[in-house]
Amino acid sequence: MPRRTDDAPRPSQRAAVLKAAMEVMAEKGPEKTRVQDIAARAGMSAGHVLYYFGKRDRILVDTLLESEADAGTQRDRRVAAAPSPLDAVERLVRLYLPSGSSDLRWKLWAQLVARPPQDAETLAAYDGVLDGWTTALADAIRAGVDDGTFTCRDPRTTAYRACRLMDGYALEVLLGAPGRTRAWAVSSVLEALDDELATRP
Amino acid sequence: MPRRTDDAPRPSQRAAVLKAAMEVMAEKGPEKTRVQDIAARAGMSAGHVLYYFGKRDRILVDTLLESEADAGTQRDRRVAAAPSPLDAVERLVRLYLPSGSSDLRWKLWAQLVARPPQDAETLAAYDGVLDGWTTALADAIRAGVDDGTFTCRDPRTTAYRACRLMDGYALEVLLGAPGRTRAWAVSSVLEALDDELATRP
DNA sequence: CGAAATTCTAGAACGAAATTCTAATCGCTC
DNA sequence: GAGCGATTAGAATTTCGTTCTAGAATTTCG
Repeated sequence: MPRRTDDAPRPSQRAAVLKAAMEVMAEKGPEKTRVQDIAARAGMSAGHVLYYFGKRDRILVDTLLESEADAGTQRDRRVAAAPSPLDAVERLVRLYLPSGSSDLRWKLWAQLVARPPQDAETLAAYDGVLDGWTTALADAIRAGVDDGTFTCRDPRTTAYRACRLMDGYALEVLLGAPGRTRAWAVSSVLEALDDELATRP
Repeated sequence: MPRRTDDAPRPSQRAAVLKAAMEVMAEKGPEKTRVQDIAARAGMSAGHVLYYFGKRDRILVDTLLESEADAGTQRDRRVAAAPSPLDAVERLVRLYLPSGSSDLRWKLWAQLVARPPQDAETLAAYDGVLDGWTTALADAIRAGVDDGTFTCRDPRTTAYRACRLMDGYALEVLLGAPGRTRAWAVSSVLEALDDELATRP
């Protein structure tokens, strides 16, 4: 019984499973989603889903990566269409932060931080995702500096820190304490960035 | 069969379980720790452990709270002994950040963010813990401002943001990508705080 | 003091889920 | 059209958390 580990001959069945996984997880949350649920949604058996992915965790990782790829595309599109660097930064913040305490992308991150896969390949993929956001934000900041809108000595570092700051706020939103809403996080982060980047007399 | 939900008549058996839990979890990580393991360490049956805690998640929460209580005590002691505000801040950063990718306190947080208990009591406890750190850091910053060491308009806000920034760095350390070590996190955060607080001509 | 109620405790039983195994079935190639 | 690897469903296995059962210990209070 061949159990595939590489993904060379993947017949897009894989993609179908991922789609199903994304749907179900969006509905009931990744932590409550059983392999069975995904299989049912994709119209196949649970054993068969595992035939493709090997273990449940792999489905989570791949779903996160897919979900981040989507988010990245959206991000690049929306940022490119921003009328100003200030707008671009604002859009980035809004796109980065979770939509609420049950945001799929962030809940997936939470799952994977709780049970981190240690293989180099996955870690590298994570790194790429994170880097995409940092770079996008750094570019926007740089544009604002050239523009005169912002003041910033080292856009890359500032962007990296801003992403970490957003991670922290995202955590709070995920935790779901009263008052720690998306709106609160967005405005807190924007305020912090304003303090950091504002050109003051 | 009475199943206790309140904790009024807890005969310190509870404390013994928590101690066992902390030990085992420190050894193999909270996510790999079975109720059975904790019971074995505490010299009792698995069913009996659940008799006290109701569900495994509760053990995690209580272990985290215990672990944070310890950390809080340590924190207040070490900060009180700091020779200067600058030192106090530095100590706080070192104490807050994870000791590595398998830091128990942080791994417990990761577990609980992945599967957040929604009862108000637990959320309130979390809030208290977080507030302890923010307050400690704010106090240190304030002392530094009075001192002339730091410049800061709003110490409380700065402290809060610094905690969120540290959360973000902590996440990276937990994820365990190469290079994202505790040492890296500590120096990155200290640098960020220096940029934020430094009194410049 | 002693009986009734309550609390503890171990261990078996149960249930839910992931993972693995078994046996077909399909879609090719030669 | 026989053969062979890739797919597939579904059953069996395993691992755990949780619940249940039956006593033992302890406390309460008449």
